[in-house]
Amino acid sequence: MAKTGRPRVSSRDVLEEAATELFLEQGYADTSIDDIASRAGVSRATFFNYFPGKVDVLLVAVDRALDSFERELALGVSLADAIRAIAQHATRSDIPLLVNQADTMGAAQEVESALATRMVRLNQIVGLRIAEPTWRWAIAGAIATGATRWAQGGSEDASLLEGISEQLRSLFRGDQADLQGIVP
Amino acid sequence: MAKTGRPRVSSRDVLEEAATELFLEQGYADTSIDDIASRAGVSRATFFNYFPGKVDVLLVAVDRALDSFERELALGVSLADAIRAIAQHATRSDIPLLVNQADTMGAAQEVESALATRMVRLNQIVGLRIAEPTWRWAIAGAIATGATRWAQGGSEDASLLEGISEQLRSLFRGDQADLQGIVP
DNA sequence: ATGAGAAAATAGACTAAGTCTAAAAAGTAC
DNA sequence: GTACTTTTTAGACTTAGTCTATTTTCTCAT
Repeated sequence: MAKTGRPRVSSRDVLEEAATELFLEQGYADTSIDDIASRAGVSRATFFNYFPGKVDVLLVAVDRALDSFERELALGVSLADAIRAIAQHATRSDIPLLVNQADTMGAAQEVESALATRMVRLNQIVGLRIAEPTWRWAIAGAIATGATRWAQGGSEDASLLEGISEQLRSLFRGDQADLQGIVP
Repeated sequence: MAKTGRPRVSSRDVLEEAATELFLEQGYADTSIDDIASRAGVSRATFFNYFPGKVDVLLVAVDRALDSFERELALGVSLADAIRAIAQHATRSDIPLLVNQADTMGAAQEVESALATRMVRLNQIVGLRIAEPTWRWAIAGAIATGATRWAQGGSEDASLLEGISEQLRSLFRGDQADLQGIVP
């Protein structure tokens, strides 16, 4: 990108890989940023040049998807098309560490909190198209649920797009009949 | 509670009050736990006897409501009745600092993140009654939206219960017509 | 009263996250 | 070689949060 200046000696990928290894070896909590940086052969300060914090290393794929989702919607793409775009772009190999082994790493607490902020962000992004706040949450929930199931499901054949669509369709079926009684 | 042992010299309330004052005076980020403890006339260690962290001071009311909501549902109360219970128990004076002045305090970032984890917890609690994950988010969103509007609204006449009910009803009206096109 | 026990407060050390500033390193353009 | 640009780095600093051990202050039983 930059044609002048000192060339990058490291990259997000190197740091991400080093961090992932260490998280699996020692657990998330027992891995310090110093550990990650030194395994990546880089100084601690450099880590912060690439990631705002430790937990964000685990969420690069999620953040990329959210960024791209927001960009599409800001460009005027319809909600359905924006969902199609991120679903087609998502690779299964992006996700597995986070979803499959977050608890293996003993990262339940921190990662859950970080994921919560992403859920809220997803909700805000959906708000670019859906004005009604309650429907906003419903649709954000459908997307998140579909994506989570897709990521967790070992079956390769189920597509992410289909997973999300299925959740969305369940919002528009007669399921509501069961729920009428909950309005106080 | 304890009939023996050293009596408490402090309380959550004292710490909460001291923290609130300081947050308003200096902003959230510029207030350290040391500051809070010393204004409350108590040691830093004592602060951690009462609160797990700085941000939790702002969320006592929210956490109390969530605890009580979860307790009701665990006891077998219906969703509608549990909502009624927390809505009747909630006092407007519990909330205002957080919702009205969080940005005044420059706490946008941290508080938003903390609120995100509460939203996820609310979703989990709703899951005690609602199996379908997408509907779970929808209902949690309705509750959160209703509560937020109630807390922000200056009008005293609008009840919390009515605010939540209104959001829930909007889930079951014909609004879906506009949304059918979003399923990809 | 007095000593035993229980709960709360505290002192203080410790690890690690995240911020910040200034300087060194390593390239390109000319 | 000099100027300029960008990345990397060193390292100091503040604060959060954890942990252990100690001290305070109460109640109760004898």
